[in-house]
Amino acid sequence: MTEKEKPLNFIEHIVEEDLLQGFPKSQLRFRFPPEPNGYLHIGHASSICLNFGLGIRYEAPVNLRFDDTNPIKEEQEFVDAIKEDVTWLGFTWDQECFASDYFQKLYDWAVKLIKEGKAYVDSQPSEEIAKQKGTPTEAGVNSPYRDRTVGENLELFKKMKDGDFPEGSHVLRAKIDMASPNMLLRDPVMYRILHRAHHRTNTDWCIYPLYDWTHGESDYIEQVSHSLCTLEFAPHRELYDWFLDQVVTPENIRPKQREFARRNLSHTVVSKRKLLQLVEQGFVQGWDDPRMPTISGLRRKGCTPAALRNFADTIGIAKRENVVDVALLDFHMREDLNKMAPRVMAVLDPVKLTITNYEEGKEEWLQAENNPEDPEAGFREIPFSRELFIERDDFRESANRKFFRLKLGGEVRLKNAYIIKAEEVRKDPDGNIIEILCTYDPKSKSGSGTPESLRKVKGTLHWVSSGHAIDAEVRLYDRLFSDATPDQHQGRNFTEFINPDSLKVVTGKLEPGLAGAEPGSRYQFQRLGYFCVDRESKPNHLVFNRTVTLRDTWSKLEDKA
RNA sequence: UGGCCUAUGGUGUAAUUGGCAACACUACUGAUUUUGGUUCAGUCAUUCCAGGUUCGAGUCCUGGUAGGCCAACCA
Repeated sequence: MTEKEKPLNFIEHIVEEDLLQGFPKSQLRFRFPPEPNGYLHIGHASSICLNFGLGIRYEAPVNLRFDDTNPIKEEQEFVDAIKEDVTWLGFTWDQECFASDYFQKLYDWAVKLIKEGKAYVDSQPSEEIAKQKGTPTEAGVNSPYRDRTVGENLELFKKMKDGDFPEGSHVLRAKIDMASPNMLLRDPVMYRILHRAHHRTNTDWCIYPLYDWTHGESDYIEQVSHSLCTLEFAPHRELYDWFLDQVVTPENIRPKQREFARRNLSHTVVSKRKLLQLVEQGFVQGWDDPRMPTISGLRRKGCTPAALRNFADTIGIAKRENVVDVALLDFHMREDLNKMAPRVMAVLDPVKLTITNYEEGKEEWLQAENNPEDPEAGFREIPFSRELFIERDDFRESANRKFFRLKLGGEVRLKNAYIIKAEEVRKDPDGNIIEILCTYDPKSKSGSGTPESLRKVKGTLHWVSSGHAIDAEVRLYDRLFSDATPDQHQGRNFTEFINPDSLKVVTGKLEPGLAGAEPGSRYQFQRLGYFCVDRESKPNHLVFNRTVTLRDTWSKLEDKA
């Protein structure tokens, strides 16, 4: 909020220019206008950060407005979910508004348009109206009802409102220009008949205003100064302005629509239709599945609000098409989590390791730093004993010198504990390693200050004491799609690119202090990644979700070899 | 035979509005490190093309090219 040096995006340049032209800063007002017909996703997060970010920068109010003009799709459940998501992101709206609160006002204005000869009731079926629209290169033709008298229009519109007609029998249209090069100006429909209950107005209305007629007028009612939307609405601007022309008075603020490009994220899809398909066809387990790009999914995965905000801030806002690399989101998650997540040890693919020269039955509680990035985080105690688990990946019978981990005859440090040396392996009849036998250097205890403890060994491994470790279900999430742009391949369905390994569930061995971990809390499993406790987690059955792995230069080296 | 929008490293955004193409991520080097994490240092660009104006062009002009959006009683 204090970064004055950050360059302005093009929207901010527009605002600055308006201010320069004398627009009073105190009259600046923005809005975030979702339709409550589904869950918010990362694209919305960008828009939220844009609008609320503008509010913060210019100390201007930002309304949360629900664009609820289509009772067929909208539900209270979504209103609640959207409010939760915006709040979670850390923003506070000024007024909570609903387009449905303006139904009467909109109706009155429609009557005014009819009286001025600028709107008429059309009584043709929608297919007929569509046919008369023409094409982008050919003019449309006028409706036979276009010249109805004002009196007739007034009467019909009233009857539409009173419920005298069935759905589809009549619509109210603006009388603009059937030959306009902009298709949207060819007498756009303003109202349709819908005998449907609305989640807020119930059955008070049976005619519902359409987007174009509603949006600009709502901005005007709320005195929004800058109305920002995505690029596909650019052609709507001319109509937005036409509708505004009909009602604006000079003493009020005239809202200004400007368009920006929606942000696309690699390795995912964001269209509501496609997300719905993922849910309905069982590719994921719900709208808040941690693999979903929904805000609720990201939250459940363990993403932090700050990470999402910083991400939105970094990618900025512009007008060109884009596909933002999801690696950037990963970066911001790691950046935030690195500062705040307590370190713990967890072994997700355990193999038994026995320290043969460590006294049987003995246990030691060792000091472990909670977060090297945060000295305030302090220390905790973890149990050490003769029998441990380490990661199967961390041992090889033999390996070259690039392999910093444990190999036969080699030494390695156990994090916060001792230096050990692998002496021998035991295998099952199939040749699988079932136990690694080691010896330890009793004088090498971490933090003891002895010369032995100060010895440099190349590798440090995480571990847990097998007798003390607790089990947890650990859900290892990976990108949902193996392709960067799954929905941009001609003739191929995006579901073909689903990553079959997007979820792996394992039983991990965790240090015992994690027994009481609360849902939502986040940790770094050292050397593995960031994890958070899932909302389904119970004290007798812990569940962790992997938020993001640590950066891993070793696996890259391995891949190259 | 239309209207509108866009074009800057692998990715996303900048460029005091005509003055040394910058920042972040990724990738790759190297240093540090009791996390192969973190941190630090470094490497990676004929600004879509072709002309033009100018002492000077990513920015202005002309002409191309490529991509996106628009014909729902959805938003």
